[in-house]
Amino acid sequence: MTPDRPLRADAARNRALLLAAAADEFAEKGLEASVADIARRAGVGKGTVFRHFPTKDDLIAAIVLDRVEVLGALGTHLLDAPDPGTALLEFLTAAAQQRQQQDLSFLQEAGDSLPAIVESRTRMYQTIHNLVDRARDHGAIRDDITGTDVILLMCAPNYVTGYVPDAPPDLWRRYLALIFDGLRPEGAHPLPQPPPTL
Amino acid sequence: MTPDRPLRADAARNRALLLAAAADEFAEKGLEASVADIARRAGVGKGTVFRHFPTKDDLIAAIVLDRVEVLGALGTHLLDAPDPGTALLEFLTAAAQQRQQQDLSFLQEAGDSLPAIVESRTRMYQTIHNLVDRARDHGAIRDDITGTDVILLMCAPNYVTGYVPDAPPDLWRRYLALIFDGLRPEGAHPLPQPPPTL
DNA sequence: CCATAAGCGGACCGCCCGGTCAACTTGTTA
DNA sequence: TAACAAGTTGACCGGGCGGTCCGCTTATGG
Repeated sequence: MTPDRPLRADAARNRALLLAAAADEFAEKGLEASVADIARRAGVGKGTVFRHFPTKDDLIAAIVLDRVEVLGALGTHLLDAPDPGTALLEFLTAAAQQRQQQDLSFLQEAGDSLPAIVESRTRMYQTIHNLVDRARDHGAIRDDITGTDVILLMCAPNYVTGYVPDAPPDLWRRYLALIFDGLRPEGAHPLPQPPPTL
Repeated sequence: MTPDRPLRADAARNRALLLAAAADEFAEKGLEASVADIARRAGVGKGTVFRHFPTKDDLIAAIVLDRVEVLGALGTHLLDAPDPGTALLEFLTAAAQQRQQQDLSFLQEAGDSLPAIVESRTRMYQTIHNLVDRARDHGAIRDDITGTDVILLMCAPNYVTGYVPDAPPDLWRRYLALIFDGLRPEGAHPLPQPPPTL
């Protein structure tokens, strides 16, 4: 599989150009950004796009894979931080920051078929579970919260600020803090539903 | 404006059929549900759709208006409830329930041009502000939370459960409870950003 | 019950999209 | 530097979309 002879120099450059242009274009126009526009933005012909990525979905998958890997690496690194509570908060902060700079959340579901993505994402999810377990053991968050809970809530701060036109760029911090307060042991009320699994 | 001669009986029936079919179709397929499919589902010709709603956006606007009105009426009613804290929670529960039954959140931005919608929505937002003020005065939620905060957080429970495949239908209640715990006075930490305005 | 206008339907239009392809250009390697 | 494979390009294709239009049907009021 993937004999992977190295790309020609110009081809490699074009591929990188394309990935960046596509990310920008998707961030600006959403899922319906057209392949033609992406090609124009990257300064290449439309045919070149399809040479590198057989379908539009493949292009999306490549972008998603990049981002998941970055986040996963950060999470792994934070597993060694001294304070488990702040480590978790830092991870959530970084995730929100990544999304604030470029909101590509609507691309997530695209890569569910590509094994490389589900694998990388699974690894990242496992890391989050570890971060959460550490924080819980340390008493930084309440007992009835699971890693899955945190995975789900992770994206909420950016989501809610999306409804504010011309929101200050750091507004998501307000809602991350608010939600994180809900995760703390103090003042916790019993939850009406069991946690889900992914 | 709108001389509004009453609709012929069959036309009124078709209009209602169309609205229901469109809501179902959008809920199933998202924004890109086609007008042709909506017409088929309602059992009418495509031309009939455009007779009632000059553009697809007008159709969307009509749906959105309906839902906003329903929610606004409920909020107004809850202003008279005895306990302000549970009144607010009940409102949030109802909003989440509406969205759980049929997620049409992606249609929201469509009606921003239609004055009737922004007016109705503004009224509903004002009601939420009143509900929140009452709850805050009563000590049910922390001092640094505004009505706008609640408006933004309102949709988060459904949003986060959207990431769970085959989620139990009441899972949103878990996250509503969790977020609501973050709004409570107990264990509140200072928030890093001022509240936004809409 | 009939005349009439309100309502209906679906073929049709132009547009834009994702994807293909064959002619052309260019990096690579011996 | 020559020869070839790798890469590029944009015209082109089929299809689906929102929206139009006009001949037909039908509810309605006198």
